[in-house]
Amino acid sequence: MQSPPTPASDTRERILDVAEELFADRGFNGASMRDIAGRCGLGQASLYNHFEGKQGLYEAVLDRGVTPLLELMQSLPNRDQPGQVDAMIASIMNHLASRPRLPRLIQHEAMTGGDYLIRIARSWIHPLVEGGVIDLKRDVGRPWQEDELPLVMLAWLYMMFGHFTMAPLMREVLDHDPLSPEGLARQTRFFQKLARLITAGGDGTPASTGDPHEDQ
Amino acid sequence: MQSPPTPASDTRERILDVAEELFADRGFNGASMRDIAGRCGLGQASLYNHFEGKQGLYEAVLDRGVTPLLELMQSLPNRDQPGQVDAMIASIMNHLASRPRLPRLIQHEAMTGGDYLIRIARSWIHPLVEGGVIDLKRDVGRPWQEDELPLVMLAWLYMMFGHFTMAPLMREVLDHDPLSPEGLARQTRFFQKLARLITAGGDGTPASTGDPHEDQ
Amino acid sequence: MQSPPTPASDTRERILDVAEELFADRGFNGASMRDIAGRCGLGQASLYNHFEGKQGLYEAVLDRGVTPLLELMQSLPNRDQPGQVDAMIASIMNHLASRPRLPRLIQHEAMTGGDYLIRIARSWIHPLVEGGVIDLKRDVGRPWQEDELPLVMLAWLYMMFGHFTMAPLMREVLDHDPLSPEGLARQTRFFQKLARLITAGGDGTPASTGDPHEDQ
Amino acid sequence: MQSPPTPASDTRERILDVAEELFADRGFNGASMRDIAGRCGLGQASLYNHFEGKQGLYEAVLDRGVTPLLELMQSLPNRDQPGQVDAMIASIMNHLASRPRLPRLIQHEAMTGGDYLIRIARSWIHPLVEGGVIDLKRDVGRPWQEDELPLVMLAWLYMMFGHFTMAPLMREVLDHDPLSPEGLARQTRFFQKLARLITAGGDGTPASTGDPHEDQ
DNA sequence: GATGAATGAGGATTCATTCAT
DNA sequence: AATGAATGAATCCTCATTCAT
Repeated sequence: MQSPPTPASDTRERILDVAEELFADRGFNGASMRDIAGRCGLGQASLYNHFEGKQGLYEAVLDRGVTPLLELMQSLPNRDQPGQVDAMIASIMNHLASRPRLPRLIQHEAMTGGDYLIRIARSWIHPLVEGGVIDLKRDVGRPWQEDELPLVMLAWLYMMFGHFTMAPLMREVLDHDPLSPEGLARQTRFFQKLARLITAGGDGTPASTGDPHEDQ
Repeated sequence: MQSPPTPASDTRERILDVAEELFADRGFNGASMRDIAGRCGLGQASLYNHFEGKQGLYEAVLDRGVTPLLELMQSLPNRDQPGQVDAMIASIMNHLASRPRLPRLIQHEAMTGGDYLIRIARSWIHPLVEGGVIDLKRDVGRPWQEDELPLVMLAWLYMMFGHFTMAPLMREVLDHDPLSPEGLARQTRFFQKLARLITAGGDGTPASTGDPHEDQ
Repeated sequence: MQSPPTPASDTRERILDVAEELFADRGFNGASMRDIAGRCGLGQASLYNHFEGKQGLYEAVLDRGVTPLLELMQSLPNRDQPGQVDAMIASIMNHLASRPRLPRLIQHEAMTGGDYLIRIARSWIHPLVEGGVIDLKRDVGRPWQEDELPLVMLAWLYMMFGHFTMAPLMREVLDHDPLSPEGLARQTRFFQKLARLITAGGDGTPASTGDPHEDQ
Repeated sequence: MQSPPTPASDTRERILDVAEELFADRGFNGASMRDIAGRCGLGQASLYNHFEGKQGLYEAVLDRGVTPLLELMQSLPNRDQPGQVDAMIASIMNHLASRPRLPRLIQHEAMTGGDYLIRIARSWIHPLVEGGVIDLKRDVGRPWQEDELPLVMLAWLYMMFGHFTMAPLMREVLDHDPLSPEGLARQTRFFQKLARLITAGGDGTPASTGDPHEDQ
């Protein structure tokens, strides 16, 4: 297709892109190696020059998506300024906006009890949820008791992921696209307002750096 | 409902049970007619005596699960008592607790942009979200403006569904089962407390009938 | 193909026949399920209604061939009459003549160190060779010491098998077919004469029931 | 033979070694170019710098093995001394012992009716068996009539080959390795003793140069 | 209503081979 | 001489479905 025969590991990235899309849209079982290869302009057999097999490709896709997300979430609590929560929310939303299929990938895997997530989630969800990673006690803690904080964190996770995982349905059902720039900005603002309520007597005044695109 | 439980529809129900489990666990493409038949103690061919085919069986499973959920949600706003929100939350949680695979079924379908959900969601999500079905304006409305109410509703939907759809993963990762009676009761109490915060300056006092099992 | 749709497990036997032929001719890896199905007048998928897979079919073919051979060899020493050895040789040769592909099957398996043979050979070769099954001590023993008897037995095994396994080559190279009735009769007579030499001072006089076709 | 062992033909020889092993272990169809290349520490494509293709490599392996065997067998009858048979047996056994996979290669090919062997066997087996190559009439002939001599020769071929082709199985089943130095020496002694019986009323006294390692 | 058997289509993967580098 | 990448064909096997019994 291209005049210069694709500069080496470019193909690998192209495969990952296509696979990410199909795995997110149809799940592991619904995406076929034939379709993935076809959309890459490759023969099926060529995929095996770059990945060990379907499972290997799948895990490579997950790795490429999950690793940056993990790094982002681990880097978050370092921001110890006022407006921390607003910035965190914007940061996460922007990250997911730039990889809008990632939540679907993770959700697929989570629902099937896939081994991959279980393997890495122990080092991800557990600290996140148990309060070790994000020290919300000062900001969030007032209305919540210590043992409720994991539920707060999961609720945030579910809300944010839900916005992305349900987007294909909502796009059809509502009169706007949740993943359009406007939809994302609106949702980010909503989450920031919500955060003020959840973390106690907020009043709805935006704190500081909540611009939905500052972080990408 | 029937006085003598016909063996005929008994088989049908057994198939639906098994299919619901497998479709929820593995999605439409990951569940095979062979596995479904096998777990029913039937030959593959027998499934076709009860359903039109895989798609038909799938939609029957969805129908059986979605219809009562819709009815429940449409019946909710009729409860116009104080403590309405607590009771609504308990009611929904109890319903889902009795059909814990239903959120996974719906989520699978929502993520793949399946036609089925789109078809029925127009009559479900739309009113729910647009404020026609649940008149939250009085209870919920104070901190929220009219056009934010859909986002509030969806946030609730995502949080509640998330608790069930993520359960297979969290069961492995956390140190408790989110779908155990204790896990569900805890989560229900959490949601009720959260509702008080979201719907304005609640103080955490349980309003009235929040028992997680009253409705089942 | 047939007007009456093949009486049940007739198909299974037909598959075994075809598979035996192809496995013997080409080995496990050289025989394809497609070819087997094709020669049966079946689609590939149909084979899996009767056998677990290629390996299962292969082992069924081996079982069907090896079991009667084992039974024959275990029944041999019961013949405790004069002319025992001649009759034994004729008996084995006739058995193999009726299943001329069996030695090739076994030889293929033996050369690849296949698990199947190793599994069953422990109960077959070992006693045969260690003198437990066939008590040749009286007949054969004179020129041979006790610890040489296993080698005698194996030599017989190799000679007899060789006649059948090398037949496809020899048929092309020699001017007669080793597996034709005449070829088999001639070979049987040769083996009987040879036996008299090996078991000591025979003179070549045929002892008794050496007719190559009496046993089949 | 070459003074500086060219790295070029070194690679070629290494490929031949590996291919011989895999072809012998698994047959032509069971050995893959990938495995051969892998065990050589080469990429698949590199094999094609040295051989025309799989078939070419296969025939090169056969050639390298069969040619010396043919030469050995043609050189045998020149030894016209007493004890000729003992020496011949030791010579053949020693040759095969130094290339223990050769009989398996030949047997694979013989059983599948491969063209290669048929092509060369006409000039090999035929004379061998028809008495042209090895003039056994004087030594062997006494108890055997002229037209039985081919069968005698083939019996020897089958016994000797069998010892090597069945070794992978027997190694697992018996309590010793037929191809170990002791196993080979024992088998050679056995064959020599057997020869004395077959060629008429021998008494077991070793004639002359039967040392199993003199020839290698 | 239940099912064994059959099947065309499609599943993932491996095959031997080629070619530009 | 070596190879990474590509590939069409073929591998074994599973899929959902049908149909006669």
